Amino acid sequence: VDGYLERIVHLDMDAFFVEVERLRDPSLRDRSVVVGGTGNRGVVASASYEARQRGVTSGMPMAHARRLVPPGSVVAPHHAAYREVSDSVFSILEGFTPSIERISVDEAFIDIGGLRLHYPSPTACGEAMRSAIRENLDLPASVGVATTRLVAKMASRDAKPDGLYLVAAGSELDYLNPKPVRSLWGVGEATLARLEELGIATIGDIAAFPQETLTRRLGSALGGMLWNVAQGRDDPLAGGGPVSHSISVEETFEIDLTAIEDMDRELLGQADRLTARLRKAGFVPTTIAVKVRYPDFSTVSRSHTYSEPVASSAAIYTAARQLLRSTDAQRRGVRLIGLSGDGLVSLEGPRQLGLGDTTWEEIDEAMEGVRTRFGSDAVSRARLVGPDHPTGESPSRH
DNA sequence: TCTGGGGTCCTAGGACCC
DNA sequence: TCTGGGGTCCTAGGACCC
Repeated sequence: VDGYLERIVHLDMDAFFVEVERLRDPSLRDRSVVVGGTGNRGVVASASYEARQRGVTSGMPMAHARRLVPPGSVVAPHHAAYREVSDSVFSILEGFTPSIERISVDEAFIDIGGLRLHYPSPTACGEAMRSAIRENLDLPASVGVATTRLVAKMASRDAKPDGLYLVAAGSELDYLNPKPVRSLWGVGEATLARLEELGIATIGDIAAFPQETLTRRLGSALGGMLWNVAQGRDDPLAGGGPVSHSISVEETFEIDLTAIEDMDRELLGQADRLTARLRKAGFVPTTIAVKVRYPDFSTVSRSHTYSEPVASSAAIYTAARQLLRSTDAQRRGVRLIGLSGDGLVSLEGPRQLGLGDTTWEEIDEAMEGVRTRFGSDAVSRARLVGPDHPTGESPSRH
């Protein structure tokens, strides 16, 4: 079939968290809404277009955003609801084609090559997807259509809000050339500054720049990628989806922690949460890493790789305590502590059980069983409950 | 204004091996 | 006596994305 050259759709939900909150509470419609952490150290996760007009941007400290919007505009996030609605969106897309790559909770690439007999044009196909989401879920979505993932993703940005943008086959370079480098996937604040130093402002400027100088200044991977993209060659977004290499938890505290006992208790809770998530995903980590952010926001990490997977939450906690003590946490205090399991290996695969690990694994399994049947709050450690724990609830419940 | 949480990937130096 | 080159793993930090 002629004229069906643009077969990559990038579908991106508009202000997704905000729009889901509006489904939950219709009084939030047609006004400024900011979703994000409501504590004194929160940031904006999603802002309505009304709030954006007032200057609110994603990632902005909530303390700043609050001053830009009317009182009552800030809403705490409900991630479980976003996940549920996201699943509904993807069910709808599955109804069109199985060739879907889920990028995040609110984004997908869709290869519509197999739908050419069902829709007269790629544009008609993209509009059909937007309509299906609108009619079934009452949610706005924007769509970019192009020959490659990278260009389709940039096009969906141009389609917003609630629109569709097609970059016709053959016009990719004309589309890319005048765009600012910051709009390219992979160019953030730091790379933007370095490109500015080189006198590079647009993607066309990259295309005209000597490749060797670019890779020398930006590194071979990034420099090579950007140069190729600017020539209209490679697509850095092509290829398989992400594979899970690590699972992590972290927490920023409302008030900096200064006592090592409090930090240890935080690590203990994180070890339990991490273990539960690892277990659910069917992995066990070989490397344990602790992340610490000091009060001045400087951040360090310490990791250790073991000869055998670290199977139990008790072993993870023991490792984490040691790693924490190799930082300046006790002396300087911390605003954030994080814990991650890297070098994941499948729980199913053959592996050596450490002597003494077995009982702890059995305890973890038992705790998991209780949580599954009675809810995530049903069982915890004695050390995590009680009057001195920040999030501890009434002990009588336990 | 004062900076979340969960991830991936890259770089660079050092250790170690052949 | 002093020294190659390549490859892989580990660790730490940083950039970036949603």
